[in-house]
This record gives sequence, structure tokens and C-alpha cells, in this order.
Amino acid sequence: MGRAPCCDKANVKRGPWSPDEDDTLRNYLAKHGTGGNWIALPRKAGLKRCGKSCRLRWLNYLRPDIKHGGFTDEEDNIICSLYSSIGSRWSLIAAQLPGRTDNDIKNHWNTKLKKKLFAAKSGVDQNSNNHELTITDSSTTSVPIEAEALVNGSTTITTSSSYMINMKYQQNYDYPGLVLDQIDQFTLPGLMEYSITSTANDNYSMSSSSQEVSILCNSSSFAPENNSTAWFIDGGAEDQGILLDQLDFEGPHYLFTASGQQI
DNA sequence: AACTGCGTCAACCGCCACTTT
DNA sequence: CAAAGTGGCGGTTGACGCAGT
Repeated sequence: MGRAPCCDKANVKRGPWSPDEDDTLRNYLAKHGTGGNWIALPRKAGLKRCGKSCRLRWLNYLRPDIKHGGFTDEEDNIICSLYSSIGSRWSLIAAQLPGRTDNDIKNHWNTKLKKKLFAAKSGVDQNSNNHELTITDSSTTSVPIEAEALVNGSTTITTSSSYMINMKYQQNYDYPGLVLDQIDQFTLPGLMEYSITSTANDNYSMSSSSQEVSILCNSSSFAPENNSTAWFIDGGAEDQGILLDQLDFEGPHYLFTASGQQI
């Protein structure tokens, strides 16, 4: 037996809130607060709404100091950075952005940021015979990487030991040279997915539509802490990662190679 | 003017975790 | 300890408006 519904769905109003309903809820909460019980609130306030609906309306729209729209570049960067490191934990991300609700951030991500992030072109020469992937770090911190790539203008990727990752850090620097050991392709309806494996079994996941391939490094991060061979591709956990064998600095570009030695 | 496709976003749904009975 | 109640969360939906044809 399933759990009982939180309200009688046949006798509650649904859909957009009217200004009168907003006033009723706002006035009631100003006088009485939630009383610690959202389920009982609509009956006490004289609203024909589900308690959950009242709570959502208050938290996402009526609550004072709520900001709607007009996300700044700084806020975008914070969202992208946090999404890269913790994923779609919208409530946690919202906690870092005063005045923003999780719903607002989720909508903003789904309608704008996701496209913006993955639409940024990698700069890979599609006519090249090389299978090069470019990772672009969109974050303002040194840890998370949100990545995207074009793979030689083709959606057909076969397992190979010669794929390269060109890494770009903080949108300013390139870090070419990570050889991948294997790329496995999976096909889902309307979507192609890839699993990239390095020598150290550091896993990345990719998805694509048409000719654009995206890589999302869910658990890994790139940590360029200093200009030395101690740089590594972080494996996520404290004691995991791939040591870089060589790191050269050429103007704005860093070149590194990695044999896959795990740390 | 009518239609279609697309983007946006408020609201809903269902699940899970925690609290209360 | 189990069941019921509730809050909180993320995924999804659908109404609406706008642009393009």
C-alpha cells in the first residue's frame, strides 16, 4: 500500500497562484508564521491549496529578499563551479547565492548555463586527422572541470590508444597532452555516451548529440597547483590521481605528458 | 493572420529522510 | 520498533509568450 497523499487532490486548487491567493498567504504568514506545519496551513489560512504548494509558493516567490532573473556573471561562475564539483545539488548551490532559490537556479542552469557552457567551442581543428578533445574549465576555482569536446568532427568514436585531451584551465591556458587509453561508445536513444579510461582507470563520462561531444568529469579535477611535475589529474579521492611526467610552460600554454602513474 | 517551434519558468510529482505518534 | 506524518529535494511538466515562417 502506498502512502496517503498529503492532501485531498480533488478539493485543492492547482495551477498558477492568483494575486488574491498570494495576499492571503503572505498576510497569514506575516501574522502567524508557518506554525511548523505547512500541511495544516492552507486550511487555517483559508486557502484551497495543498500545503506543499503553499510552501513552494512562499519559498520560491513570496519570501522577502528573493531575486528573480538577472543572474550576474559572478553568480553564473559560482553555479558552474559548484555544479562541476557537487552536481545538481540545487539547494546547496542556492545556499551559496543569497536571494536565489534552488528552483530559480535549476531553471537558469537548464535553460541558459548548460547550453552556454557546452556551446562554447573547443577550437579543435575538425579537419585534422587527430582525435583531440578539449576540456574547458569554466570554474573560477582550481578544482572542478566542466568539459566539452569536438572529436574530429565525427560522432563515431572507436576504442583507441591515441586520443589526446587538450586541457584548458580557467579559460586562459591550454594543457595539451593527456593520452587516453580507451574510449568506449554507448548509444542511447537520441544520445551517444562515451566512457573514457586513462591508464590509471580514471573515468570520465561523455555525452553527445550530433557532432558535439561533451565530457563531464564527475569525480575528477585538475589541480595545477604549481609549475612542476607534481601536477596531477586528481582522481577525486585524497590519494587518487595521475601524476604528470612532464610539464613545460610555453607562454600561456602548459604542455604535459602523463604515463598514468597513479598516486 | 494563422500556425509552428522553441525558450522560459512556475508549479507539480514522487521519492527520500527525518520526526512524531 | 513500526507506521504515519511532514519537510525537503530534484526531476519533470505544461502554460505562456515570442520569433520565425
